[in-house]
Amino acid sequence: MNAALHQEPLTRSVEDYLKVIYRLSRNGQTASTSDIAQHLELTAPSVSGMVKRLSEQKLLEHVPYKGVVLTDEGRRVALRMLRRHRIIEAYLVGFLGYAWDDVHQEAERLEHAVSEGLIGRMADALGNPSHDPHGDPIPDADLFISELEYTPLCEIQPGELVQVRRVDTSEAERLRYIASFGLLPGTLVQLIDRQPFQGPITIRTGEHQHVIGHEIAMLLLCSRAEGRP
Amino acid sequence: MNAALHQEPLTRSVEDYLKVIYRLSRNGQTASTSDIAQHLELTAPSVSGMVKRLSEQKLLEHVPYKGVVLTDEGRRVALRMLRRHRIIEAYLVGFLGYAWDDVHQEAERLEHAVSEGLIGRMADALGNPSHDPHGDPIPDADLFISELEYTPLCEIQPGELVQVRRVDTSEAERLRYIASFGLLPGTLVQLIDRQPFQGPITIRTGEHQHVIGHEIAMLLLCSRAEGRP
DNA sequence: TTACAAAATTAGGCTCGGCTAAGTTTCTAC
DNA sequence: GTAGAAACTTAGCCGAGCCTAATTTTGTAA
Repeated sequence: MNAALHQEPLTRSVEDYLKVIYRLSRNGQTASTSDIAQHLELTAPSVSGMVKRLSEQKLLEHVPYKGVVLTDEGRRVALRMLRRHRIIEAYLVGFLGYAWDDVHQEAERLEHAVSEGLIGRMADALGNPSHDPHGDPIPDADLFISELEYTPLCEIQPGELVQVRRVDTSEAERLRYIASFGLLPGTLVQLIDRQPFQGPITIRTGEHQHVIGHEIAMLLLCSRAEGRP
Repeated sequence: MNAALHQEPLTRSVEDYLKVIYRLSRNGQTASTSDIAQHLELTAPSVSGMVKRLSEQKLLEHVPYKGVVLTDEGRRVALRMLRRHRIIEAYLVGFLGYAWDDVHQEAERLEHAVSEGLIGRMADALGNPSHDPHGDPIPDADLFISELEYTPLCEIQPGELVQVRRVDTSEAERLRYIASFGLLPGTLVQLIDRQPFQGPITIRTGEHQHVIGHEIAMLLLCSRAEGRP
């Protein structure tokens, strides 16, 4: 009721800042200037400047030398972008023949240009999905998002049977590599062996057995599964 | 082969200027500063400034106090935008349930954000159409466009049988009004009566007879038709 | 032809969102 | 506790793209 009052349209830059800050502070931490700068590929002074402006617009709160946290309004914007991004990704994969490793860039630009109405139509066409092709949860039209806690594959004990739920990267090369093992969200995986010191991890999916590195295993967020692989 | 060399990404503003200049100079005229300003809803000095920059970028040629004409490169950009805009409109109407009077705004923003690849996929999904929902020709992937000369309905003689080919407006209200008479591209229309001094025009489409004003009749671009209404 | 109006440009200023260089503050290690 | 490193902010600059006000050029009409 009171959220739609001040509607100066936000710039692409502002939307990108808020998205990154949301991601960095999701775990309850504050987001640091240098982290924001790194993720946006900007210099720290640029971030300092923008943070000041966003703080004046009441989109975030800034404690100098400490970090920033989004306000409710800022979080709302970030969640709107998240919803747009993920629905666009799902739509491109579902209706326009895109591969899951190929949608990120496209969505990254489109999310700033689509209207709320178009997002609604895409979501309807998809049957209002709760997750995008990478398993990331999609905020609903009221921006409610259900972030479940999953366990990275690299922390699963040998013998355990798990289901891949999310693949936590948007890098095309990694996504392609992961897809080449069939490790899409939904896949059942049994952990066979795990070497110490970030060592290789042996898994079984269906008939096949694979050895993957620690770095990749970190990206595969899993839940304990019932049933057989 | 040699067109893809200098690829500084163009800004949204630049793309909009080139689109408008293309439209204004399509008839072989030069585009005037004030016409450009009016169509972009900017002031004349703003246009003067941008024209200088575009001229330095070799996207157009400017004769001070006379007007501007696009270079081949500038025309290429404009045609690319035209293709994007019209394919997006066709896709929104064809696949996402948009009404033809409702797609312009959406396309106006999306055209700056879509990749060439996405446009190709949309075009493929549509079967590479030659015209958009308003009957406007869509440049093909090589940016070839076939602009046929049509006659506005207001210049048709009584008794003549014509076919509506293009509806030359993007204003939603006018489009809805025109659609309410069923005057979509493809419709056969017989001209019954035409009053002088920009007076009303009586037409018959199928069983129905309508009287429309001169202003609307100007927007209905027609070709002489064979067959019966 | 000349005077005035219309059109276009130049001058100068503003915001946004980047940058580098130069301080400040905070953290860490001894 | 203090020195140095790391993180952050401030100062000051820049270009894009808009603006208003002032000036110049062009077109027109007496």
